[in-house]
Amino acid sequence: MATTAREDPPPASDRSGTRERILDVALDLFTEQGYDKTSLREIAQQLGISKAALYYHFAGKEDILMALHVRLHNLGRGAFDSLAESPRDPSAWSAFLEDMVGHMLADRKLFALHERNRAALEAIHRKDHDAEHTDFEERFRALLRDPEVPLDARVRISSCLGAILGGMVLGGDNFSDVESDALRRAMLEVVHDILAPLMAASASPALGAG
Amino acid sequence: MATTAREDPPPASDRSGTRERILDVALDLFTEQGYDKTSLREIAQQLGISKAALYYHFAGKEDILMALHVRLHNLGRGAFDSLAESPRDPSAWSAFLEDMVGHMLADRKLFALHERNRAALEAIHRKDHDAEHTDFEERFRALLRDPEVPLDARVRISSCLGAILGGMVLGGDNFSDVESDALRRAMLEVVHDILAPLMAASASPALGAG
DNA sequence: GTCTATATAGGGATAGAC
DNA sequence: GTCTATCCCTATATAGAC
Repeated sequence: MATTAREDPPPASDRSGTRERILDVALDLFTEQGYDKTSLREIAQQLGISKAALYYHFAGKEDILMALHVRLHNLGRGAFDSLAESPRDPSAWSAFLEDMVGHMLADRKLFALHERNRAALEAIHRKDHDAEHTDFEERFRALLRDPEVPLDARVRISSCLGAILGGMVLGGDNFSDVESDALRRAMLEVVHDILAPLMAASASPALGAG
Repeated sequence: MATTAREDPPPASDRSGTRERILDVALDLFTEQGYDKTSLREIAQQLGISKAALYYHFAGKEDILMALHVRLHNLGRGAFDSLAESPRDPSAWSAFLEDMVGHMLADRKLFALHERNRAALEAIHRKDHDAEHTDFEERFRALLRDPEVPLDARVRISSCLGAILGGMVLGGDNFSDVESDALRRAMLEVVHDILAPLMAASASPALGAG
C-alpha cells in the first residue's frame, strides 16, 4: 500500500532519496493541515533533519508544493497526450476521464492535496513561468473553454472532472471504508452516465457541431 | 447584479452596515487570492478603514471566514431541512441538489470561496464548537456516510455535489462568459442524469435496500 | 466606531561551519 | 548533505486615545 507511485528517478544529485522523503512528508502535512498552515520547521522536524537542510533540496516552500504538483502532472501526462490528439472527440474525453478515475483512486492523497489547496496552487501558477509546465496547464484549460464546443458538452466534461476530483474528498475521506475496486466500478458508471448523451450525439455529428 | 443575497439583518449593533461591507470585501479577496494569503491590512486598506477597526466587528480573521461560511449555511438551510425529513428518499436528494444548483449559480463567488479554501475552512471547523453550526455539519456528513445507503447511491450523490461545487470552478471561472439560465439548464440535466438510476430503483425498493 | 501605536510571535530564508 | 545560528519581515492581535 505505497503512498504514491514514483515518477522521475533521483536526479543524480540525490542518492539517499531524501528529496523524495521530504515530498512524502510534505504531501501528508499539506493535505492534512493545509499548505499555508504547515511550516518548514514542521516538515523538517518530522524528518529529523533541520530546516536549512530543506533548502539544499528545494529552492523554497513553494518549490516543494510545485514538485508535488508535478507528480500529478506526470500521472496524467500519458492520458492527456492521447486526448490532445483529438480533443473534440467525446470518446477521447471518455477515455481520459476513465483514466483519471484510476489515478485518483490509486493516489487519493495527491488528489486530495490539490482539492484542498486550490488557492495556494493557483498562486504558484501565477508566479511559475517554466515553459513546459505553463504550456501544459494552458493547453488543458483551453480545452475546457473551447468556444467551439457546445455548452452542454463543456458542462458535462467539467461536471465529470468535478465529480471525480471533488466527490471523493468532500468533508474528509468519505469513502475510506470502501473497497477500492467496488468504488472504481461505481465511479466509472457515473462517468459513463454523465458522458452518455455526448457519445450518442457524436455518432454522426462531431462534438464541435452544436 | 448584486454580489450576494443578504441573509440576516444587521444585529442591532451595526447600523452603518460596515460589517457587511467588510464581509463583501473579504469574500472578494479570500476568493481571488486565497484566505491565507490575504491579510487584514489588505482588507482594511480596501475599505479605507484601519486594521484595528476590523477587530471591533469581528473577533479575528478566522471569525470573518466563519461569517462567510455561515452565509453559505443560511443559503442551504431551507433545502437541507426538507432533505433531513427523508434523507433516504432519492427524490428528496434530487430536490436538494437541484436547489443547490440554483444557489450556486446565484452566488458563484461564495461557492468558489469554499471550493478554493477547503483546507482553511476545515481548520476553523476543528476549532469551532458552536452547537448549532457543528450540529448542522455533522448531520450533513452523516447523510453522506450513512452505511445503510448502498455504495452506488453514495457515489452518485457525492459525484453530484462534486459536479456542482467543483465543476464550475476548475481553474478559475470557466463559464464566466455563459448566460446563467442556459448554464442552469445544462447543470440540471447533468444532475438529473447522475441521479436517474437512483430514481428508477426507488420506484419500488427504498434507497436503503441495496 | 474608528484611529495610532505597539506587543509578540512565527514564518521563510541565508551564512557559513562541519 | 546536513547542521547551528541568525536575520528580517509580515501578520495577528491588543491597548488606549479620540
